[in-house]
Amino acid sequence: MVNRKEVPKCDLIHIHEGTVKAIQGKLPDEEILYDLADLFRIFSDSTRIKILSVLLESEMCVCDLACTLSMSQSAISHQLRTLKKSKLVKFRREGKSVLYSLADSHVETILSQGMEHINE
Amino acid sequence: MVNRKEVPKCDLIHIHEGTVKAIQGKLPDEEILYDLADLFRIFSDSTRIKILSVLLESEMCVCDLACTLSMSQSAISHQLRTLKKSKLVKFRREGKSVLYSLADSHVETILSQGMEHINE
DNA sequence: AATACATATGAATGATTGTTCATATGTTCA
DNA sequence: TGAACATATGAACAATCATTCATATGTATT
Repeated sequence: MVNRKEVPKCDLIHIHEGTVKAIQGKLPDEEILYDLADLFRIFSDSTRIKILSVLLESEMCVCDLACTLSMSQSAISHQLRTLKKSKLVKFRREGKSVLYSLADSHVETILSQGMEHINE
Repeated sequence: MVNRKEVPKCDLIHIHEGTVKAIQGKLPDEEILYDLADLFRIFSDSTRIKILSVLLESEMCVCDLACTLSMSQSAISHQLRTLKKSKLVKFRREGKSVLYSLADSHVETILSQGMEHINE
């Protein structure tokens, strides 16, 4: 019989408790896992994916992004705000326009790995 | 003045229309971008991220996953269903248990790229 | 066959989120 | 300074989704 004193939420334990604890010890901190989920949530919307795909090709202002994607300026701006918050895009002002571009190369890697997965 | 006949949804065009069209031509098909967003939506929930992180370490049955993550069997099972649908995990029966494991190596790459991004 | 164990699933609910609409902020040019 | 342009933002609404609860399905053991 397995000692279940220290893992009370599980009725049945196949691996022994030591193994459960070893794996729990190997897991990244819960906070990091939340941050990871938050990051991927940014990629989980098709509008944001489209914006990132466009920026992969070229720096662009809000209006042209809206134009290219046939969406409202407001919708694009709201999504750019989200992308800014998570540091996936950066921006610079140029006259009346604000030009957005990708913040770092992880975006490309993450997108291309996703592509590889769905192409299987 | 820029000819705006063919891109009617945009009031102002800074790049010329040809460039907009060139970029639109370079973008992956809209369907693929939707699939990409759908894939990343799977990674956007902390429960699923936790499950994937555990499976990165070891194949495991539903009950032990629930135990390791201190969550209900039902919640874990529902999420495994989602993960199965998107082919991120595979499974095999062994007696009464069903053992889950990662389906391919993209999961690890995607997770580690995400980690790199948030560690900057 | 009956019981206990392990997992799966349908319905319901609370919470989150993307878009729209209206409007505010910031910039340029006359 | 005023007008037009470009972007940002707050509130509201519709839609999506993760969990819970109850229960069904599938497997092993006696």
